[in-house]
Amino acid sequence: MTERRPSSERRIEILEAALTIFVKKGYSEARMDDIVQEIGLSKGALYHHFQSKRDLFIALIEHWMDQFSPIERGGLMRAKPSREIILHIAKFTAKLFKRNPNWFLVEPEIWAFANRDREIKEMASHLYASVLSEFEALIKRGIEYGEFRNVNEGMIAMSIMTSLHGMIWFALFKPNDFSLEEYVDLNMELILDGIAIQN
Amino acid sequence: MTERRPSSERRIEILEAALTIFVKKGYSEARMDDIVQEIGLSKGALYHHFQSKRDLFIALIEHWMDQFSPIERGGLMRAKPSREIILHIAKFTAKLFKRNPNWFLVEPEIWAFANRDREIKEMASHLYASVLSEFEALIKRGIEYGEFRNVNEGMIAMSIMTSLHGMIWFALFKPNDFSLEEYVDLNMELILDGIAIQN
DNA sequence: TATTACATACCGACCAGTCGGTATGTAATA
DNA sequence: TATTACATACCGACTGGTCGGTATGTAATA
Repeated sequence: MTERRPSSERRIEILEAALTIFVKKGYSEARMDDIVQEIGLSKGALYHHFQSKRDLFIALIEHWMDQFSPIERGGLMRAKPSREIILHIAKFTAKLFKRNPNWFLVEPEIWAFANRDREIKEMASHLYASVLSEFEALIKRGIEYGEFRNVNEGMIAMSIMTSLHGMIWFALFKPNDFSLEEYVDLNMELILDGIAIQN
Repeated sequence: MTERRPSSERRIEILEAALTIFVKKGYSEARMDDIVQEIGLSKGALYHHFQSKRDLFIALIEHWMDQFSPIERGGLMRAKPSREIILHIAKFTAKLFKRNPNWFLVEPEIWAFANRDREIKEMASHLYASVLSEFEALIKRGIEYGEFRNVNEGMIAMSIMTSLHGMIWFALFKPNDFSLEEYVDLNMELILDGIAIQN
């Protein structure tokens, strides 16, 4: 028997194993037994903590969303120009990605699932909407402070997000000519210079 | 019994049904019976034309790649500036997308599959490499003709491709604030203006 | 009449989820 | 400080439905 652990800890341990397996094999090909084996636990134990495979996946998404929300922006928001804040977020995201690519590599899996599951689609939509609105606010702020041209902030926000999503493609098909950091930097600068007031 | 058809026609019909089903349910959740039912055929017939589910998926990718290669660039390449050619390709891609989003919505499915299947990964890599090199050539040409700044053409090519991939996210989570065309236009202009020689 | 295009009935591996049970805590009561 | 009572964490053999794939037969076509 494995050592006992409080549910709160064990759940997280399972979620992390699930992330690994879901990324490696994809949701449908992932076996509950694979996940359990990853941490030397039993199937019974897994079903003690999670009701079903889908339930586990939903919990994983929630766990995953938690990882991104506290992208420390507290002190940042004050004095600095929007440009720098956005750049900082982008760099920070790239760093997160480097540290644990799996958090990003599940995304296509979530998309695929969202495509056939209302609840999960709504969860994802919700997350993306909040990310978008955060960028929107930053751009709006930049416009008001005479930093950016009078652009459509919603669309620029989407451009930023799509660029960051490009990292996923990057991780999947690793072009070896250049680095992830270069890619992120260049893309952000293209966007930010593009909407900056010329002088 | 369904009317008989020459294999070449029937194969395509099956591939199109498969595309619909694979997009709707995802590869793993898609049932061979679903595909067959879609066109009122029998399972035996399907297995007469394709050896296995995986084989069908590979054939689908090949069929899918054929849809994109002949993006009529014949006459275009001659006189016009690279900027216009790239814009044209982008607009054309957006048009293709509008006509049949499914061709794009399979992409995440292909990525997911590529992640656990060497052969499919190589197919996809090959396709993306050729798309990238096409854009690269256009940008290089633009640089040589004094149209663009001396940028890293490989990276810009990737930016362009990622932007176009953004359409997929767009289709999945349809933001209703603005149109696909606007999104593509804006993104392309950001990139192209960003690398243009200022004057 | 040989071949191709299809239909139908069937097989069996596979796997999410179940369930009877055990082991380890913990806290109230005697 | 035992003892009882209950709760939580965990085990793993088992099952029932599912679904990719096959075997076999038949009608159309060349």
